[in-house]
Amino acid sequence: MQLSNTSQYAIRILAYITDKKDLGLINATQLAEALYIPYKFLTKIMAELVKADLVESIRGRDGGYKLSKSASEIMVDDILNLFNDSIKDEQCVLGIGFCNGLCKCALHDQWMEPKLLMQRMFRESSLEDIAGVGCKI
Amino acid sequence: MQLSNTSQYAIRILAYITDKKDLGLINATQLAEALYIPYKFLTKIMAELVKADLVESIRGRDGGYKLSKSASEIMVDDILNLFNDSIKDEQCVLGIGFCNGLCKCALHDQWMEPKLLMQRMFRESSLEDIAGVGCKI
DNA sequence: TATAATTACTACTAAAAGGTAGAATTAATA
DNA sequence: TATTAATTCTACCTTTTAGTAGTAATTATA
Ligand code: SF4
Ligand code: SF4
Repeated sequence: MQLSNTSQYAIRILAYITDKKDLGLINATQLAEALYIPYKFLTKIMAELVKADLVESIRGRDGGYKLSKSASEIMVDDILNLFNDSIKDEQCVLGIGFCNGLCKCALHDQWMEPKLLMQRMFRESSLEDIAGVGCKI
Repeated sequence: MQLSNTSQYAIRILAYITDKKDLGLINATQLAEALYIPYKFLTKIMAELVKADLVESIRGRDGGYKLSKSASEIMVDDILNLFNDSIKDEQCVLGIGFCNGLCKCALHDQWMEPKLLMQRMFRESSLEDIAGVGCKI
């Protein structure tokens, strides 16, 4: 019952980039060291973020990464979507998901609320929101 | 962001056994067919449930499974604990978990509520509660 | 133009989760 | 006692996730 390692890394990476965005480009070495993410694994994730156009990369010497759009336009859920970790409306605690209202288990109604709260948390929190507050992780 | 396949199976299995408990023992073949769980995988899970003393098994011809205690005494969270799927208090969305109150990210407070609701749902729902209501999955 | 610092690409390895196969064990009953 | 229907055990296979290695491509600058 938690996000994949990759999604967690990606969120932390983007939050960190957002936080440092006024200092210019930030490179993979800096990210890996600051966030304690294995360098090689991080560069792999970065390539996906670039491909998904959340991040822009500048190659070559003095290169690095920066956000490809404003931090307020990138939602946490956009990141989760990349790694198939977004919570779908029909997702069910027991992996069924298609029981209708007349025929539901006792977890059904109890699951609606936390699910909705998490969906909202991910969909309505932008990088702008999560960076710059508290510790940078 | 969902329970492991194994945990989902285990919950459904136990709910089904609870639901049918007055009809006597139920065997692996019946469970596998009713719940669309691969037979061989199911028997592996059953062995774990027996070892954890949630289920009692009777071997040999006419054998099968039954709950080892009253359905109201087995909580969904007991099942999740077996498969390391229970939600710990310190669990954090970003896999950190040790940030203190002074230094927290913007997801921290938003995460508290769904986490608590899920913990409660799992800890306070017994097999008695989830079986016998609505469809049997 | 050579060098150094950077990202991108390809391919592999390791660990965990999910699933399968077959034989051993147990017990009812014909 | 032989048969049959059940669980248990051991070992393996497959898929997914996590992580690593090496090299190619790119670019600033000395
Ligand atoms: S009733 Fe239960 S099993 Fe069916 S979709 Fe709702 S939560 Fe899932
Ligand atoms: S502040 Fe954020 S990263 Fe730290 S424990 Fe809370 S949710 Fe996790």
